[in-house]
Amino acid sequence: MTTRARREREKEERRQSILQAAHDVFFENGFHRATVDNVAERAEVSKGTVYLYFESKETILAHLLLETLDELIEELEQAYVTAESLPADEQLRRLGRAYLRFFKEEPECFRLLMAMDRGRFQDSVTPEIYQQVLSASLEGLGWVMKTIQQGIDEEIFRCCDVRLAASTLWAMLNGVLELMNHPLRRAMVGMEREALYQTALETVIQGLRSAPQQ
Amino acid sequence: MTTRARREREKEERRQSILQAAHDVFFENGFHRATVDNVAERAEVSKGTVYLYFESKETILAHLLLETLDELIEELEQAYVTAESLPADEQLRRLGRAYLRFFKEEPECFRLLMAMDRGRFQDSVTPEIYQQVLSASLEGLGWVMKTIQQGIDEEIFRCCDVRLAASTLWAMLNGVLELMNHPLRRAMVGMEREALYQTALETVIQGLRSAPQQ
DNA sequence: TAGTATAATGACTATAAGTCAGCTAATGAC
DNA sequence: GTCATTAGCTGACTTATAGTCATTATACTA
Repeated sequence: MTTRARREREKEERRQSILQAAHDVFFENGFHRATVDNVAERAEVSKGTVYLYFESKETILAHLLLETLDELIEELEQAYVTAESLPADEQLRRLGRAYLRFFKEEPECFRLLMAMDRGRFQDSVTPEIYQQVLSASLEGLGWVMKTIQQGIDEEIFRCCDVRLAASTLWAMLNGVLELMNHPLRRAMVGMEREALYQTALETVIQGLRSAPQQ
Repeated sequence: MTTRARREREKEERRQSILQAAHDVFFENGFHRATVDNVAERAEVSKGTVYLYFESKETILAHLLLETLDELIEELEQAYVTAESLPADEQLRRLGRAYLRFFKEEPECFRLLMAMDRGRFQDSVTPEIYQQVLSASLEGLGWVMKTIQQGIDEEIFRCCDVRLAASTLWAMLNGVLELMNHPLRRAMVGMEREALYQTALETVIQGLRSAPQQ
């Protein structure tokens, strides 16, 4: 029965085309300005069909972000693998720059990831997909942890808790990216985007090299 | 003509009572779940009256956040003045802890400040009030800059650009606070809130002590 | 070709922001 | 004290948009 298989494939194609339409619409005008009708129109289906494939506007976004996260994780893995023989601080620099490079392309995507992160969509999305987004970013964190561990082994870094250090680094870079993404505020602070990120990365790396206090 | 004055006062009182009601309603169930009808009901006025005093739901929030920011700036000033004679790194620690203390009370408030920061409300709020929020937080940044400058003068810190360093520190702490505010993600990372913040603060301070790279 | 199952539709409902024509009551001139 | 004026308040209404579901169309099978 080949029909079954074809149908399955067609269904998946439709799903993908809705996702693609959503990607365009969401990232063109921002998620909250985009309407599900817009998405339906772009995908050349009716609104009902959109809801046949996804349970809510937020769920569509969650799936988009999941795909993006997967790409990001790959990039991080790439960066890690390429830099594996370098000293850990340089490795960390590479990871950090890969992270920056990734989100410079689509700032809106970063913003939405952060928004989801903040739990803003927690009640309009199934726990499963929400979990998935969380564990995907945890996977990204894994590469940072690996690098920091290596730094500790090499006695380049002097922090006591790898997970703690990695989470902190990650969160701090997110904070800087957020500032960078805000044109008005950045103008007030009067900084170039790259300079801010660069400084943050170097400061944290230097911080990791030093002995922990407390 | 004493009537005029009294009227003015009454108007201001009503305005404040709407703000108070909005504070309660927004921070109880979260901004996006709260409705303007809820606010009106809580303030014991009609919805029309609310819109007589504020032009949009987001504007009410902006005014609330402005008041909060003013309090925060005072706290930071307090922390700065109290610690003025200490070495700059200890001063910075005090400032950082004051910042943490402030937002531990009302995480929802922090989240909303960040959301506004991100420009999510840019088109539902007059440029003036938006500007005000921005310059208020810039004022807070001032205390950090003062402290870092002092650290450079004392040769405790070795960064080249005060503004850059302060912005970075600020942004990074925001990133950590955001992570801390997310219960699910924090659970996955498996960290205590305080530990994360503490680590971030120490790491950055250590980073500032070290010579700049690049 | 008829019958069935699967997929798609769009008119409809629900909710919540924001508006405005009309109402109420305080004020002050006489 | 009375009444015209005005400032302030009201809530039914409009609009926008997420989400639903009875109906229709299409494709498959026998």
